[in-house]
Amino acid sequence: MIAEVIVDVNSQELDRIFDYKITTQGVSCGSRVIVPFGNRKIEGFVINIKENSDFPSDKLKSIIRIVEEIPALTEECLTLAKFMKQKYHTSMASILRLFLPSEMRNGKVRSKMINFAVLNKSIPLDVMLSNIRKTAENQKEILNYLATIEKEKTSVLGEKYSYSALTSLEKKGYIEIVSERILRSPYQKLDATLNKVNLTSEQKNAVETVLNSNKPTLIHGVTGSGKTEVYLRLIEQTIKDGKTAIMLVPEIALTPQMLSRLRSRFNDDCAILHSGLSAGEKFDEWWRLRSGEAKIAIGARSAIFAPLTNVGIIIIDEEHEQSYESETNPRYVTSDVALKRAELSNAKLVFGSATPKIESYLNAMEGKYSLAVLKERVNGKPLPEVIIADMRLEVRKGNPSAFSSPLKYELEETLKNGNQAIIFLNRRGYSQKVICRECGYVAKCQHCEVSLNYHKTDNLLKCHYCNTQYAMLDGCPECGSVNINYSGTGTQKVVDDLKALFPSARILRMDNDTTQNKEGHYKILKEFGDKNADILVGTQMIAKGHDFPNVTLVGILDADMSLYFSDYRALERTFQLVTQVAGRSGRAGSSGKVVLQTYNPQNSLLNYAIKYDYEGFYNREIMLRKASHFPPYSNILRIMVEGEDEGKTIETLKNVFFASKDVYDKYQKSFVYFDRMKSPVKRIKNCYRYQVLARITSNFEEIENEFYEICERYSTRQTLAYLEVNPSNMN
DNA sequence: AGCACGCCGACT
DNA sequence: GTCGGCGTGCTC
Repeated sequence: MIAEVIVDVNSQELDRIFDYKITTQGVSCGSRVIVPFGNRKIEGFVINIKENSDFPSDKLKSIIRIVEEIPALTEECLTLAKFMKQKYHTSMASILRLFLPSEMRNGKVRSKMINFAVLNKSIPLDVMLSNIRKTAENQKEILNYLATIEKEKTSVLGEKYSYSALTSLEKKGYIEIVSERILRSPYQKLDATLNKVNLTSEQKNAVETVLNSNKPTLIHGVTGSGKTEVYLRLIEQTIKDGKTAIMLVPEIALTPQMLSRLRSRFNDDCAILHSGLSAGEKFDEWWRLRSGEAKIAIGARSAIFAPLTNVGIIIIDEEHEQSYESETNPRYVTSDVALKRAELSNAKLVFGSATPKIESYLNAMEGKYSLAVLKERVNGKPLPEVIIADMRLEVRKGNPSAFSSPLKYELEETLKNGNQAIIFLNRRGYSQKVICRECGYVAKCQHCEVSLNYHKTDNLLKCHYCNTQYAMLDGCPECGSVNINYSGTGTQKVVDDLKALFPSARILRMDNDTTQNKEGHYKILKEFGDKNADILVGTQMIAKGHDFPNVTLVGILDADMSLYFSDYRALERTFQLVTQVAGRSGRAGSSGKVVLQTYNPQNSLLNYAIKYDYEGFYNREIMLRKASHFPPYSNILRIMVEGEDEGKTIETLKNVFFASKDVYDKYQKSFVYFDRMKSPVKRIKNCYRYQVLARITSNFEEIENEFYEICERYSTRQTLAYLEVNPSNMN
């Protein structure tokens, strides 16, 4: 027999099937195997088994051994992988890697085995006892003890009696030492079991909609409307029906509270796939799912690849989150994969959000998805009042600070009443730029074409693209002037300014810099939740998850910031952000307030946001997208060309451009835009970046495939060309 | 991707 | 004379 093997090496050139003879037992479809490859031995995946090979049989080599007894990949996984290969044109090896915890590759982690002693039941106990010398008390006691229980760890017996007694008993054949896989459990002890709450009629209706629908369902529920409870009911029902479930949440929402909530409802039935687990824990959780021991997989986007069979439901919570789109190598979109996986196993698919993606809502409007709406907050509290602060007025009044007078006033009130406030600013560091006032010099990164951000806390200049750190300037390196200006406020400066304004307030900061260590997020959120601080200043990451009952004020310092990005999704993102951040205020206690600072108070987007009018926003946005030929009424294709050598990169860009120009000529009517240029960030991590950008309204698949082929054809060892479809990051 | 093979410069 | 630079080619 012959096995078709994909070698676990991520390279365009090796992205094909290699045939190997099967001469060992246990090789089946989906098995991971060790194979001889050139003059080395590497891991591979068996993706098919056949009778004969077209490859000359004298050159065929044999599989050395299998890695695990049970095939790591199921039939369904392989089908899903083949679908992704087709759709995303990436190497099969890089796709298959998604299906296992990375730590499992190259034998880095194995099952943790523990030895147990078991009594040999074929010999009567009294026979054994009588055959043991009188003086060997330990051996007798071990036998007597084992007779009362099924098995015991050798480590326990060895400690209590003696290891030599154990070995002599084993030699006599009276006991057997067996190895068993034991699990490294990532769970802390369980919280008290949560009482099931009664569902509101809206929640009941949402559950019914999902169960009765043969299409995916979009649950559009305002913040605090109890979507999670709906998910839990759905999972419960699925398990009752003898099926399994996958629940995806944004990485940031995988908090201990969230997990204990699931654990208290489903106990050992659920397994957590989470980057915060240790390698061993991840491995064990994965195997619990693979072996059928656990039936519910919960995790960030990669949990869509959970090794489950018979999946009955897939839930994608906060479906609008950008983290559901992979930004590296296999650039998959989680919803694409989920749709396929749901189709393969005939599972229900649920998307949930307070601010659905425009594309998703359009699908619901067009009847491709069912729609369930949750309008009421479970606690009955109204959404917070939004106050718009006109920053142009502040400037005119001569207020140069980052805080408008309404925000200052509300902050004072909040602190006076002993409540908490959240201040949101989507920019970390102290200042965004360091500029010489004399000659205009701007400090830039040596490896990237971007200006450096000043971080006052460690008095360093940092590149936010490659993380290189530089010593702070003593003076301008160009003209020697010491007259240095900081422009663009970041979270660190906000904290400083707040300290000056409210000297007695306790302030916490949460951004990429303060959450570097493991569980950093959780620690800060817990600090704040425990009322050990009055004000929390942070970026994006404070916008989601977490209920802080004592927060009565949310300040959004610069609601315009993301409005001016050249990205077609900027408006949508801003709307989502404002809504999410505002949702942090007044969740349980007294109704809250939101102060939204803007230089564009008349902007219609903000007016929808302050009224929490998603439909209004959607109707306007979808009209704009249609009129201007942007997704979902077109697709944006971007071919990125990257390389360290600028000349060679431009050379490859030229090849790519002329080849795609032929495609453009062929399908001219489908294109609403086509050009080549430098990327907005011209260089990142020493790589020059050029691009071909196109927007097309028809013949999408044909053009996409031709573009993929162009990338493959013109990529070289020094210059990489790859295609992005509707990229969410246009740097 | 790795690793061997192979062909030219500069060095104990 | 040799050591080692990295261009080229191959892996069932």
